[in-house]
Amino acid sequence: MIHNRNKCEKCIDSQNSIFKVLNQREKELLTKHRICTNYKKGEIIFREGDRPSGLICLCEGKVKVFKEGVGGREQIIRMAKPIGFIGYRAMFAGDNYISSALAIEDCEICMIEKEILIKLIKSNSDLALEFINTFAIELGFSNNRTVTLTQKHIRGRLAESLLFLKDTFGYEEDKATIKVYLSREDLANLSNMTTSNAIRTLSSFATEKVLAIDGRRLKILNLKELSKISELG
Amino acid sequence: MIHNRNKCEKCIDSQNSIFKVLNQREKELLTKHRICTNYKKGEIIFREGDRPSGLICLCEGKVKVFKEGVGGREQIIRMAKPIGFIGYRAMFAGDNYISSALAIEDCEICMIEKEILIKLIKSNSDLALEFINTFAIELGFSNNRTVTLTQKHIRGRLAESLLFLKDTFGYEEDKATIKVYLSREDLANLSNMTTSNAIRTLSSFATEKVLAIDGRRLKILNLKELSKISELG
DNA sequence: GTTTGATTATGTTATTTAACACAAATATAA
DNA sequence: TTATATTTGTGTTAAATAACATAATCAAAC
Repeated sequence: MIHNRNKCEKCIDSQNSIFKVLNQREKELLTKHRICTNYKKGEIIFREGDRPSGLICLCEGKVKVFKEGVGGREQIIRMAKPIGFIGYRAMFAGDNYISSALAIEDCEICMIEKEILIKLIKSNSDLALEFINTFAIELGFSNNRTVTLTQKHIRGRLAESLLFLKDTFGYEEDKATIKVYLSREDLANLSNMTTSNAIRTLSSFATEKVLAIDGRRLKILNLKELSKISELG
Repeated sequence: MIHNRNKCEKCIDSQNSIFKVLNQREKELLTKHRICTNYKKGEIIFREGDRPSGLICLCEGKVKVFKEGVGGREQIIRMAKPIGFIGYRAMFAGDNYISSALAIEDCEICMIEKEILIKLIKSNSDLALEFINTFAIELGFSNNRTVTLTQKHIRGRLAESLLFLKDTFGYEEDKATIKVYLSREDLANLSNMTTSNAIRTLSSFATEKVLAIDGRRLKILNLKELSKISELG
């Protein structure tokens, strides 16, 4: 964790940013009250139980957000990419974090003071509605996940996770390789299965020519079939 | 579904209502733009895929919110009691419903026009923050549920559901009987298990003197033990 | 460059839970 | 009431998946 003097621009200024609804003066206020930090791959950004000290915006890198369940078993709740928020639920609920966040690539984050954020939400109703919309979408995602992870069988769960990763992070230039490189263990923790079963199921997808596997590079060879496996459960 | 002329009072005026932050003029606007409806036990309030036409406030009765999963298998996502909202996620996300709602008791609901609600949120930032807070809490609940339902074993899942029902609906006057009467099938669908297994596990809780069962009346005899079963998974 | 630890891979066994079958009890309707 | 459907209860079997064991491969540290 290293504080950074070259502050990121896009968190606040990008067209994809939720803050696009702010005027110049409001954006400047935001810019003044943030701290930018760098995290190395593998570093923890926050831990379950920690107290949120502000809104965390991910400017660069990729993050996994996970919960420790029964017997320390990890369940990945969410994957974050730039530009996006992490840990915002706890901040808005006034809770401590109920999940942990870990940089799966080198990351750059901005932390925005809670008081300033609340002040801006109070003064700009469009920003409030943007946050409401963000929550509504993530809650829908979470509800879907609950049903998927509990009802689909292993193949369906893994297939769905792969499609989710593809939708979230997109493809490499070859338009087939998923643009994120997770360990088999992370894939398992995303899909609610043991590492062994993730490995086995990946192999069978490769045998069936649905995927091509090269270490952690996963290339989708047959998207239609992968979707079918995901849908059938 | 019967429209009701005696409009409910508490949805808007109660101290538990999210609308407590509104002033009198704002409350009147809300009161003018709502439709109150009665539903009989067993009636569907909305279905997965329907288009939300406003914010639904539950004034009276109890509702289960559920999703149809693989092979039509039902997963109960949420239980609602007065005063509370149902289907608000879809409305705020601008989506169609991704879950269905069914009255498990006779119910009275108010429907508030979306345009009026958005107008109020825009003009009253406290209301906006209240909705943000509501979402943040429900998202936390949903994330917890995902981990619970995937990782805990049958006994742990059922024990947790019973504790959840007790926390949500409270006790009868005997301070032990859970104040909601669900079928074994609903208990199963809440806890991600088959009906047979819900029945069997309930019986074993009764044998262990953790519960006393009288039809659908479930009396908690040993709360500490039930919590332990829930925690151990 | 070697050692050490982590990750990936694969086979076997044990456990959990669903699926199925059917009976009894209860609620609902004719 | 009697008939019919629904819910509850219980036993048996089958399927899915975790747990465990062990080896091979790969990456990182010394």
